[in-house]
Amino acid sequence: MSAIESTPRPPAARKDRYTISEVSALTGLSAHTLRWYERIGLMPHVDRSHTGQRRFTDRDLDWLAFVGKLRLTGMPVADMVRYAELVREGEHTHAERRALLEATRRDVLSRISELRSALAVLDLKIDHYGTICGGSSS
Amino acid sequence: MSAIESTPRPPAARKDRYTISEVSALTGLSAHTLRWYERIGLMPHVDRSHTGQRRFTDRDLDWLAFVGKLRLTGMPVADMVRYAELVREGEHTHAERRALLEATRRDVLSRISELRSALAVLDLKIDHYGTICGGSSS
DNA sequence: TACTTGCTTCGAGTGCACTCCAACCTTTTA
DNA sequence: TAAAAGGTTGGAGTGCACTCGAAGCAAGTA
Repeated sequence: MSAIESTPRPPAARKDRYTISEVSALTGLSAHTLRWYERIGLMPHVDRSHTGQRRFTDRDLDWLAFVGKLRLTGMPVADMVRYAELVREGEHTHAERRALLEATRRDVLSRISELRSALAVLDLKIDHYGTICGGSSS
Repeated sequence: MSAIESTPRPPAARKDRYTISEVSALTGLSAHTLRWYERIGLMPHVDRSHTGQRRFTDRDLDWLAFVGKLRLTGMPVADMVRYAELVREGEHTHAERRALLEATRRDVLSRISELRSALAVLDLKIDHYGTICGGSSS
């Protein structure tokens, strides 16, 4: 249930073999969602124990933290999957990865300015309720 | 009348009797969506012509512009409907309306800071691709 | 008159991002 | 040994915000 981690776990806490419920607790994502991420190709291949259970690594956790950031940007899951594919394909995809990230960056910037303009309207309205306290239009 | 709209139509263009397709063109919302807004109670009662067709007023357009701003904030439609109900119920709901708007304001502020923190990670990553151009982890 | 455009209604369909279910297996605790 | 806790799978279900389709009526144009 904790928020998606942005700061790296301290080295002492790194143990490199996490069950799905541990990862769920660390990331705030449900076990269902973690399995779903793997199914749709948003996770690199996850290790398994001798009984077939998932064993996530610190690397997986880092990836998940980054994916969490992408998710916060509002990037569609399909685009995140595309990015993950590019990572799997190797170094020759750097240019495309960078382009994807830059497009996302532009989206974030424009979303921020949308929010700011909405905020200005909200403030005006709140101010109106605070001072005039009359009028029925909206 | 409320002055809240993002792009005020010039006074000369105000004619106070708009068909649904005119409103659709002016707001960018589809006719389907406009009817849906009315059905779910997100619009105040809309006038009808003698043949039963909707005739929107400038007031309606102002309301729609405001709703558009609320939508940009990411406010759920159910909350917007609640706000619309409060407006219909009259002046004694000012305090609750204000509270709703203030809660939305807080959400917007925290969304903006989420976006900013995601942006910082994005910038770091883009920088990484720009300078190091190596490494396979993410 | 025939056609086109635009309106009405209700209800069903879409796309996204999960979210949950059912049936089953393995490991740990009492 | 029995029960509880936690894991596996594929596929179905959910909630949101639209989005569209079908059938039908009314006004305007060739």
